[in-house]
Amino acid sequence: MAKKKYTYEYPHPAVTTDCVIFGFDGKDMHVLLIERGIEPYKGAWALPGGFINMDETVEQGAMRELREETGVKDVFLEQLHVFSDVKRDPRERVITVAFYALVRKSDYKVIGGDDASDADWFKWDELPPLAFDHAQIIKKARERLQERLHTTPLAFKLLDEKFKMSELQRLYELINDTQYDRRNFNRKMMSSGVLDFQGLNPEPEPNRAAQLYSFDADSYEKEKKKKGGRWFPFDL
Amino acid sequence: MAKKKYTYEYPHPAVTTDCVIFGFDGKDMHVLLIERGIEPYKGAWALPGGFINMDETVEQGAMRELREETGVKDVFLEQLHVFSDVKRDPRERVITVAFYALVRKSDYKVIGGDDASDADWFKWDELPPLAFDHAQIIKKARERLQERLHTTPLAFKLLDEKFKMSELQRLYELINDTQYDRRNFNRKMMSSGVLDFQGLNPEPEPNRAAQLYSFDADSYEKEKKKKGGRWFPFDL
DNA sequence: ACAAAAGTGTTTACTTTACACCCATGA
DNA sequence: TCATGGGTGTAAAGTAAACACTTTTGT
Repeated sequence: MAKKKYTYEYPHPAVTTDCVIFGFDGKDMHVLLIERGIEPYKGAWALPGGFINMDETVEQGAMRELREETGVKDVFLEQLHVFSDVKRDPRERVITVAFYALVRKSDYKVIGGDDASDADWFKWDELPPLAFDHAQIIKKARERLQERLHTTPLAFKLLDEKFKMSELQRLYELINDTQYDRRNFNRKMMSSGVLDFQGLNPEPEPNRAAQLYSFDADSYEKEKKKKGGRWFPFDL
Repeated sequence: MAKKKYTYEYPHPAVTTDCVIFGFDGKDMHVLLIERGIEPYKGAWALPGGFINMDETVEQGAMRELREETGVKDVFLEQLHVFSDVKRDPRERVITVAFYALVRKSDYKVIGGDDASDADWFKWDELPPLAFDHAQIIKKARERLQERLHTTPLAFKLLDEKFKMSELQRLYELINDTQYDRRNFNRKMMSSGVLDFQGLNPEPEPNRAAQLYSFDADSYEKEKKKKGGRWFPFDL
């Protein structure tokens, strides 16, 4: 054991970050978990995360741990909530700043890093038992995702560059746990003016080829400004 | 100076809470600030807050500091954001968990506690120079307040038990920085079904007596359930 | 041929917006 | 009597919701 050498006048908690990484594959929503290589909860699945360094913000710490443990980088990352139950970690007083991140799952088919013994995607309704209070953190992240979907074009961070309208609809239905009429959904999305047509899907499929679209961030910003900064094109 | 006696194997940041307390008096929105009695920023105005104890959550710490420094208690308190710039406090590495709170300003006309040399309300557009990054925290709190107003019946935490429709409208206009038509606003609020009529305002005024209303939390919960858990009656 | 997913319009109901005059009270 | 804030309705425009048949392609 290393020598204890950092001393303070008053007790300080340890501060960690944890990341709920959502990935969508066109069909199901997944969460990226790592298998813990050390005690406590050795062998259990957990959210990627770890202790912050003294020369980085919590955002920087979260991104660093994410990269180290799962190889995920350059993603949309947003603060979720601070979890600070006094006994949430059996080792010492640990306060965690939870984040959530949105990635294109297809970008991270191969995953794993140096700290974690293993990392893998799990369907968000078929999660294994989780270490610490991580189940609670994921629950909160799902709620937040739903809230934010109404006010921000989050969905496109989860989809590939070009996507089918049916994938976008599926995503909205998953996150909001509801169903939409295909024709109404399509019309509403198109009327927002932020989707660019990208031609027919060249992939052969056992049915009619779907039209592909991409999200136009510039048009989105323009439209948002036009409507006075508050615009909810995705409130379905 | 007390002896430094808390020792850790790795460096730990200090963790504080800070509270943005909004108070509405029927006319203007205010923020509650304390005058710092100690260095750094001695004599400057700051948000109430302080270091957390090892046996309390950040929520408990925030409520404790609030009570100690301003006498404010039993209020709606919600996590806002973690501010963790490496140099945000000149003394040592301090990470702060910011909260915002909503109170009826009339409940806290007299304020002040033991830690702070003074505490006072300031109109939110006429704030004095602030300690640390507290101006930034207040900015974020205002944004959050605006976002949440659309999805939660926050407004009623700021109003007295019985309120005039014009006060409610004024509050919405302040928070959203916009103007509404009196008749349309009135109709929309009433159609939500969560306002109880409470008779005419008995206070003598130099004009026609206004009708008073109260917020009916039970009806709100019922209506919310009826509409499938997602209902935005206050999205104006 | 059939199974599977995709494309496409219209009608009706509801919601939102714009807009102006009279009323009650205290000074 | 006047200044101030409060009460109230309607018409037009826009948005949302409900609804079904045809097309394409691979097996």
